Amino acid sequence: MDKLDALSSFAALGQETRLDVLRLLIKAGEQGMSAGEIGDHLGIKQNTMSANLAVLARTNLVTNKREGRSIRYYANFAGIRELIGFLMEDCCGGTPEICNPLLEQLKCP
Amino acid sequence: MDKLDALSSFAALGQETRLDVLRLLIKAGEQGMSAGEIGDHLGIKQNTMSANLAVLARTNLVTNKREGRSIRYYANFAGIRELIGFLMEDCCGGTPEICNPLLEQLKCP
DNA sequence: TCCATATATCATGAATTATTGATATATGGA
DNA sequence: TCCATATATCAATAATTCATGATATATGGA
Repeated sequence: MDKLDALSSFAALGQETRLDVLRLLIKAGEQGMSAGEIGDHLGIKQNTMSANLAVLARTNLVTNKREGRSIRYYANFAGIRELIGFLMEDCCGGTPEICNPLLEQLKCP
Repeated sequence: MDKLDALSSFAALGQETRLDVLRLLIKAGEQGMSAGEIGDHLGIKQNTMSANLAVLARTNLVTNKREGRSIRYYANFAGIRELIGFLMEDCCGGTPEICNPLLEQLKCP
């Protein structure tokens, strides 16, 4: 995870459809969703969806895998962690007493 | 933190100068940095810096405070936490067994 | 009040990004 | 091989974003 990776990840998430897609994939968990299912769910035209999935797929936030005629997309939890870690990197170096409680509060109940 | 807040935060971080600024402010911690110091440190022209700081200041990721002739900027750790939380929200609902270890790994050593 | 410093705003042009209709490619099945 | 389905690519336009020179505003001090 270098700065360029982080930049393209953040830029990818700065667009509504793509943010929706990642959240959908996070919710879908390890079973993922096909490109078509994602597009249907969000009501996005086929070629627009394809272009936006391509942007996400160039980041480390999602992975995909062809399955017959479909392509299945998955949230890449390790990649998401790396992105958050990149953002917090300098925090640990400087003020871990602020950062660790911050992560503690994020935990699922 | 609604979706529009998250979108503008991610979009703000999808640009090199602004990502650099936030990381710098995270490193600077609670003492923050003035607009001029930030610009000097990153080698960015005054008006460009001002415009980019304005974009960041419209998000919940930084705060600022006038101090005499300068304006001092600070990382808003609570806002950063909310942004990460927004992204992970559906994860807790769906697959906390993936998400909690993810947050654990992020902790500062 | 006048000046210097710190930051913001305006107007413009360049660059990038987003959407879309049309079409192409890839896969599986008959 | 032919057809249907799933996704990708192309070309064009519209919309947005970016950086910048010039200028304006705000603050503090003499």
